[in-house]
Amino acid sequence: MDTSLALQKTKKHLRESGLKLTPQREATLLVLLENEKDHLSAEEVYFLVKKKSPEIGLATVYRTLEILTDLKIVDKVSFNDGLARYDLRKEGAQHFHHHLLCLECGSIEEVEEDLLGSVEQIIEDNYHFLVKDHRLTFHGVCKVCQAKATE
Amino acid sequence: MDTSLALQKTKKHLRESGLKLTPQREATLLVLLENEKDHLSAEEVYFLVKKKSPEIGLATVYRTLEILTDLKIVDKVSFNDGLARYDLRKEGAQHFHHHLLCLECGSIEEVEEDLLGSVEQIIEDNYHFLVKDHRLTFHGVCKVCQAKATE
DNA sequence: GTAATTGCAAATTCTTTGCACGGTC
DNA sequence: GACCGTGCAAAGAATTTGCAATTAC
Repeated sequence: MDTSLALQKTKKHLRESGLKLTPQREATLLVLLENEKDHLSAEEVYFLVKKKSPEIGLATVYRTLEILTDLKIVDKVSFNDGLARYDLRKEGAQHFHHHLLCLECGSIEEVEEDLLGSVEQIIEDNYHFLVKDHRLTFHGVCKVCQAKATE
Repeated sequence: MDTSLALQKTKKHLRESGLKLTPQREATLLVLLENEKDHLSAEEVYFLVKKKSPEIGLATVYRTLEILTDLKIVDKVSFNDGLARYDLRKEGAQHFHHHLLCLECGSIEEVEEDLLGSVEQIIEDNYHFLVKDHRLTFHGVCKVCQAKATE
């Protein structure tokens, strides 16, 4: 939400890794903040950043997104459509949020609730696997498309 | 497990869609059955099929895997390494199984337990989303790598 | 027989890399 | 001035497509 706060935090984060907050990186982060609810591909980020900074190159966007992923500021996700999408990590979220992918219209809804606490416990207990993160996507039919189907 | 039964079922399945069971398709399916526990990429399937039928082309493997995915005989999954992997659907399984991806060694373990029943109920109730399938992968450290770390 | 299928090579799509130039402390 | 970062163009990797020849049913 607080854009300038997010920028400050990222700047600090970058510095700690010996990196700079360049205008290109700032513009990219702003685009991600402004489109928090979307799941933009690298190319989509590129086009949006280009509106602010027309001189930016696609390679820079890729490089920036990789850095932001390493810093765990964004998460790289893939919905089986063969291209990577980038999703801003919610401030202070303990766990990565989940997604509802509609098979009819392709929309993606986010689910912020944790829901997996007890499941992770089972995984750690029964499989002796140390859980660090997760990716959970439900495939199905969204509210809107269900309504359409019964028309 | 029962290979010839699986072949018969697939043949019927193909016929119902007006498709043929060619030697190439049979060889591809056999490779998937023989490597049920792996998560082969298209290229890996191609090399394994080539051992049986050296004349097969990579494009045919891609086309076959797409058909098998459409018929829901295999599931196409992606573990953020930028290439698609194909996972045989367990006979009679109500739900797609889950995965444990080790961030240290890259190994993938399968979890057959359902675990998501109550979570799906919450999604349907609270989000009015009709769940058809899911993809759940835990990222973390496997048993073996944990042991290595404490050496 | 005929519509489906194949192998090959070329084309596409997404992403990464090499490199010379520009900016920063 | 060393080093990081950039844009561009070329390279690379994964996947798809066009097409003439072949095959399953």
